[in-house]
Amino acid sequence: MKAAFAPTLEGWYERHRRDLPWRHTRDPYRIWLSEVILQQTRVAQGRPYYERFVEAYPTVTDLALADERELLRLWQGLGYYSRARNLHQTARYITEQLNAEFPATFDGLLSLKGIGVYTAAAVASFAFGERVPVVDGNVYRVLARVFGITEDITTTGAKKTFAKLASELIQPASDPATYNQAIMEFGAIQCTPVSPDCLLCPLQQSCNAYQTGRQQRLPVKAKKEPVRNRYFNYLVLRQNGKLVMRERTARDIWQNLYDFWLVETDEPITALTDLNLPDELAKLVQQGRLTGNPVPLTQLLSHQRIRGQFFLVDLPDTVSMPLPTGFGQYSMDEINQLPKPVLVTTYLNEWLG
DNA sequence: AATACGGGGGG
DNA sequence: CCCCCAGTATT
Repeated sequence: MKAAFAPTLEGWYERHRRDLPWRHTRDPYRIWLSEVILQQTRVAQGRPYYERFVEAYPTVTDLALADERELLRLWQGLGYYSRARNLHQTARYITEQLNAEFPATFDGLLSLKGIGVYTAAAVASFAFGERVPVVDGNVYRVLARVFGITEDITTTGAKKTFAKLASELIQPASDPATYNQAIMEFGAIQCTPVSPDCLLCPLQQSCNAYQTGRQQRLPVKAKKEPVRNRYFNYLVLRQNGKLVMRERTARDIWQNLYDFWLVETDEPITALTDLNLPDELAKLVQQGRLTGNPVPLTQLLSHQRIRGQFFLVDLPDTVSMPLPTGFGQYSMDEINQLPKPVLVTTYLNEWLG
């Protein structure tokens, strides 16, 4: 299967490749320039920038001598402006320290500022013909699908898996540069992130994802939802050994589990009086007394960090309890039978067990 | 290992 | 409108 992979891809490339300006040169400067512009950027957006840059700075020395403000102005709208600054810095370094001569190897290129593994491989292969695989987002996607790799591509382990596979796949290629172009172009045009054109795909028969109907699911990518901090301030009302609890019904975490009266805040609070309680409840609390210090407990979810704080308030047996809707009084035996968030269970076990 | 860096395209 | 996009440097 691996032996048939590269020839098929290259055949496809021959028929479908787009005519792009940086594909007409082997000048490492222009290839480098195009690759940096194309980092995190779609071809349609980057192309006019490439043409303007080549026009304004035809050689690495021209770029080295460029006025930084003018360079940044040309870059305007592309984003990630450190790319432009690194471009400038590296152009000066090459001009001044390397006699305007580009390093001709992957390792030499990798040592330059703004050139990482992907760009070093691209320039080494496209400009110098080095047999080193490019591994960009397109390649992750194509390989994940064709070989049915389900590793999360954002992990270090997966990066090694893909790099190793890519390295094996490029070995039999008759022309490493064309192979690299082919697999990236294939990812960009045929094996697209959304609605890949599987019905007309030359790899259909050998594609693991297509054969198992998983092309929409691959590659696996962890969502990078930022961890949200939430502060759950719980009022734990106790009377006659019973606790006031309710079932969580909102469209939120812990649906259908039981917890206490909850006051959620965006920032930590320290005192019981910081809890914004409805009048009825506040009156009730006034008749009782806070037992011990508030108990802080944290629970880490995949995308939320819940910082719980439990305020235990004991009420005299004599006061009657007009409870808010949905709340009830539960004995410890009953509570044991209720489904509860780990955070609540931990609190109960450690402080009320 | 996690985070910051920008803007555009697509559903 | 929100979701997605995946290279490099820095912490």
